[in-house]
Amino acid sequence: MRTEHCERLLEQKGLKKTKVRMALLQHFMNLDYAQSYNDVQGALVKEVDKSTLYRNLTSFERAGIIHRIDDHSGVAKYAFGEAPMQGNDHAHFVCERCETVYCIEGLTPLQLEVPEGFKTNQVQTIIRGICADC
Amino acid sequence: MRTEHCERLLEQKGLKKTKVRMALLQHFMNLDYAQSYNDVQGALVKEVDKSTLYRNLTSFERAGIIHRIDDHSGVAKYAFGEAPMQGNDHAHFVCERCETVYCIEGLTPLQLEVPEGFKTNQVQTIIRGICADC
DNA sequence: TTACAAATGCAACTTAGTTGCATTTGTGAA
DNA sequence: TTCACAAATGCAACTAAGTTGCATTTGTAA
Repeated sequence: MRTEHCERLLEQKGLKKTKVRMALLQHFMNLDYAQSYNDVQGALVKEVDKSTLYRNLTSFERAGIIHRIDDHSGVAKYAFGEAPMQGNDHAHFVCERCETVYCIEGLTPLQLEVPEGFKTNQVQTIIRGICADC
Repeated sequence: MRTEHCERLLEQKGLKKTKVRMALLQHFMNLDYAQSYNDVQGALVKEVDKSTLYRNLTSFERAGIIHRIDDHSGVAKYAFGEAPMQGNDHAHFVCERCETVYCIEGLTPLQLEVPEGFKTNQVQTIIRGICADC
């Protein structure tokens, strides 16, 4: 079922069904927190080439399967699901103890005042603190 | 006057008064937007060594003279003044046209709900949009 | 004015990510 | 089924940001 779900998703997004992509997709679907290149590489059964993996992360991101998160750690992380956008209330929570990055949904929209002449398109929020597991 | 101001600030923070630091400090004091390593290097009259510049950016940051901003561009930027902290309402505005990063002060504190068991320590906000100059 | 810690400059290194190119693989049509 | 072609993969080489070790220089306080 899970495998078929992945296949359908790839097809639907116009991406070829390859071994790497299937493994990658299954990996992301099983997690509710964000993963760096290294996390993903380490989790895959078979080592996959660096450029291939990076290229697939980018393809998945463009297809809206995963979204990139910058948690200020210096390395990009990715999590399953569409990117937070205007009107899409979504923030990221970074645990200061275990470094895990979670997507937080359903926040009340932010009301931020910006100076005269500035126009807000999007608000990105990173919350730092301690997660439920720590 | 400006020079004396810089000298006083360095002394007050327990940092030796060197040519590089004076130039760096004057540069930051004259700007109301953030600067990357490359921006700073390009603005200095005399090229200064990479490691020296990075080390000084770090010292200034530790001393609270400047603060580091991650605008998700992949390179760290620094702006004059203390870092935003808990209770210090301060966000960063990134212009999507000119890429300039501004510090926005005096925002109303954010009320964010996090899931059960999560504890918020700090909220970092990046606002994307179009700045007054664009 | 000198002594010492701290700052600088240089070179070498690290880490994340990218690019060009040859080879392989998936898919759709014959 | 197999063929054909685009797209995906793997490899190697590269880039860019930032760091580190170490020898030399400089600022400061005695």
